[in-house]
Amino acid sequence: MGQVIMQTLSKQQLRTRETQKRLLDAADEIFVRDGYEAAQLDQIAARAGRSKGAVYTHFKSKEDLFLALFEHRTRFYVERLMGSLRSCATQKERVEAFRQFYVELDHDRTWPILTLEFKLYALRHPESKGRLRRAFEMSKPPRDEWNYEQTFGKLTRDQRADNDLALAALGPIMSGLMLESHFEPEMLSDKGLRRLLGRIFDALFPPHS
Amino acid sequence: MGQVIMQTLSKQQLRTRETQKRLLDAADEIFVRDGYEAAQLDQIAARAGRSKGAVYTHFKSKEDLFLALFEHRTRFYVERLMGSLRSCATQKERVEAFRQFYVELDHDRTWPILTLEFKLYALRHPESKGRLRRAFEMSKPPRDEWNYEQTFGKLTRDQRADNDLALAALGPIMSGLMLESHFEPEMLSDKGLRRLLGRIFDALFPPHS
Amino acid sequence: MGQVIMQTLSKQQLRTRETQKRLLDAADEIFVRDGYEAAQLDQIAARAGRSKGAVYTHFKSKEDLFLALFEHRTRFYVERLMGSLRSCATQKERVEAFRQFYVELDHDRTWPILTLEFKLYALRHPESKGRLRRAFEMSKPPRDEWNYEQTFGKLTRDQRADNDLALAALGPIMSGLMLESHFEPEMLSDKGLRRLLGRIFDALFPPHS
Amino acid sequence: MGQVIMQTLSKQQLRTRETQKRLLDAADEIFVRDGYEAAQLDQIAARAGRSKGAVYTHFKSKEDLFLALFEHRTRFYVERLMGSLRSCATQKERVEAFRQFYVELDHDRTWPILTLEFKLYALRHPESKGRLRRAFEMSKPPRDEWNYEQTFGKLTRDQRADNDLALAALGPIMSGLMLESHFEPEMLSDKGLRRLLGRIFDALFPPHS
DNA sequence: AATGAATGAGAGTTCATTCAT
DNA sequence: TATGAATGAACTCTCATTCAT
Repeated sequence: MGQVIMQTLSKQQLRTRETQKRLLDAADEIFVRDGYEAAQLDQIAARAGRSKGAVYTHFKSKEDLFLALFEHRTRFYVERLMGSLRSCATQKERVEAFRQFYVELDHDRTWPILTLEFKLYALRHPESKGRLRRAFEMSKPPRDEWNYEQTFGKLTRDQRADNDLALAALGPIMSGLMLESHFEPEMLSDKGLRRLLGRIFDALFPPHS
Repeated sequence: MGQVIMQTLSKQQLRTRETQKRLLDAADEIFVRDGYEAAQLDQIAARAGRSKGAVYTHFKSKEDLFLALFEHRTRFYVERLMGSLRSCATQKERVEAFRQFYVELDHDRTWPILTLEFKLYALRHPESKGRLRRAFEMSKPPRDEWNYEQTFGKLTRDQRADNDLALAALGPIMSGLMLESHFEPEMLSDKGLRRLLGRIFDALFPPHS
Repeated sequence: MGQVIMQTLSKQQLRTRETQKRLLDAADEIFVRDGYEAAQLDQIAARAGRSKGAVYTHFKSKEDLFLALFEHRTRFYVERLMGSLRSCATQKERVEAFRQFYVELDHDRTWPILTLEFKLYALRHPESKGRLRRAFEMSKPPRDEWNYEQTFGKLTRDQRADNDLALAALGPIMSGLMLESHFEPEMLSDKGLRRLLGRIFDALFPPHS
Repeated sequence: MGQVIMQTLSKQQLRTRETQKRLLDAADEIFVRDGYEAAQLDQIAARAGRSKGAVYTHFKSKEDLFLALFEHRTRFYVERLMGSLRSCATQKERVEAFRQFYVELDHDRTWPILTLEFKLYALRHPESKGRLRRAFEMSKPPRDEWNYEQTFGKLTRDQRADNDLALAALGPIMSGLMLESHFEPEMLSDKGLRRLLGRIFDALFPPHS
């Protein structure tokens, strides 16, 4: 009988999870395509194969869905990067993996735009500061997860400050460039972008012995 | 009497210009503060000391006001940069002036954000492609206005390609960083930003003999 | 085993009754607090310690719950009054008991408000006239239950008409005053109300020899 | 030219007034017919021959329209009563006019119901207490407007307290009875109501020498 | 040129009701 | 019997746009 109950529960739970996943995926598409304000819950629900009302079973509001999406995606990317770093043996490999991560972001051209959208949203909605701040923190993995020294080498205090600065700058630069690439598709092609990022990366993370 | 008429007309024209200027300034503030979609014509008009209807005397629609604003500001910034370059004697001075231009953008934190807003808008409104494309072109001064060779030195074809790439990337990088600076105010302080931009600038525009 | 089954059934029946009672009590609270339209089945269920769906196991709809509540409470009050009258020996006692009944209503300030709510509902939902009419009839005990003559004395036809009129008016007057007492709490205090009701009662039911 | 301007203004103002009057009248009908919650702005606007949006040009919200309606009607009825009292010479006439006022309320069966609706609303919306309280005060004309002594005669302190109590009770009683009359149309006919009100009035306002 | 009342097409949100479990 | 995810119709409120003045 315990089984029956568990099965019952998990069928419900499965449906719940499925719906949430569909909603988040649909939200991703629509928010990126139209922007937060112009995005219509209607269309998100439709794309998820659910009704408008279903959104409200899982999220408190449009804003809540938007923020939940940000948190979800942030968690995903951070875990991906950290996982990739963990699997590296040498410092050289680690830096290379790190570099790869950014360069490969252009396969998912969605994320940098969504990031812009979130930050513009945050800028304009100080009421939600708390939750947004928490999400931003989440996107910056703590020192020990980085294995800071093993990744970037032994740094003087000044070098370390510069390194942190560069770390904070990389994502935003990526977002800016990704957006621009839509308007300069020849110049900022995949290849162009990669080349550019390479140069910037090298300038920001010079090899320290 | 001809004079009287002319005076009358020019009084009207003055008023027209005055109103347009006020509306553009107000639009700048509000569009940056709230974003295109959330910005309300009402508030723009109010801030300009006019009523909602007045907007429609001078602009065809919300979009028209937005695009006119972009064109106006673009013209302003391009002229400022070109003027500054023209007044330079040596190549060194020219590069330095160019660098100054970007570094000083952070005095007007409004423009990089507005730029982002425009590009996101453009991304999402392919209908208006024509006018937007023209505005983007306007933001890229033609070769001869740059005095290309005198500014960047004699370049090989590859170097020139890299230089053009860097030229296209600078603004977007600036926008990304400026937006981020709102969330990392200590790290991306004015000083931090300038330092960072310096390093990036040097990497993208290495001195060519 | 028959016994076991019976016990099982009656356990279910007990649960059913328990749930219905809880739902009715919760409905009473919420409908009075918020009014029919603004009352939410959600909150009624929650207050009853059940979930929204449970309401539909016991009642056909929101309206059904509302009307069932009215019927239930009407039955309760009529029985209370009739019981109280039955236990009286003399006419004087009967009139006094009758008077007490109304005066004591202000202990349960809920019922007069619910009554208003029902009548306003009835006014606005002629579709449900049939059931509502039946409920109203239920609230007017038949002549023989009143022991009319023993309660009000021997009346001429005109006096009897006046008495019936007064009988019909008492409840509504009570409701109106009870509602008002929320806005004139000092003037229409318990004491004030009782005094007022006393005067009105005496005017409407003058002692007939 | 002053004239031209005045004419211009007043044409606008005329339209404004006209619209407000239409909206208030329509609101009166619909709020009474359906109750506050069930009333639809849609239908109010339609009945006023305006669009939904027009409501919001003149009133901040549904609640605002509702409260404005209450204030407007209250002012109207109080002025009517006061005016009628002012035109009376003797005390007898004054009391008679006062009595008439209540008895005649049943010509406008709308007002007592609206009053109920307002009070139920007030009960349930303590947030709006301030404005509602002010409206209720407005409905109780100050002593000197009543010409208290000339209307009710010279009263001892106790008599005066009773008189005030009766004054506060009259409206609510009226509302209760008017609502009930919809369900007992034969008994609480116009004639029955008038007869009943007469008896209650005499009981509450006994002639003081 | 400027006003602001009016329009009207939605937008997000709510909630009674249904139904698979 | 009871749950709660899902539906979908309906509602209030918003706001770019129009137009008489």
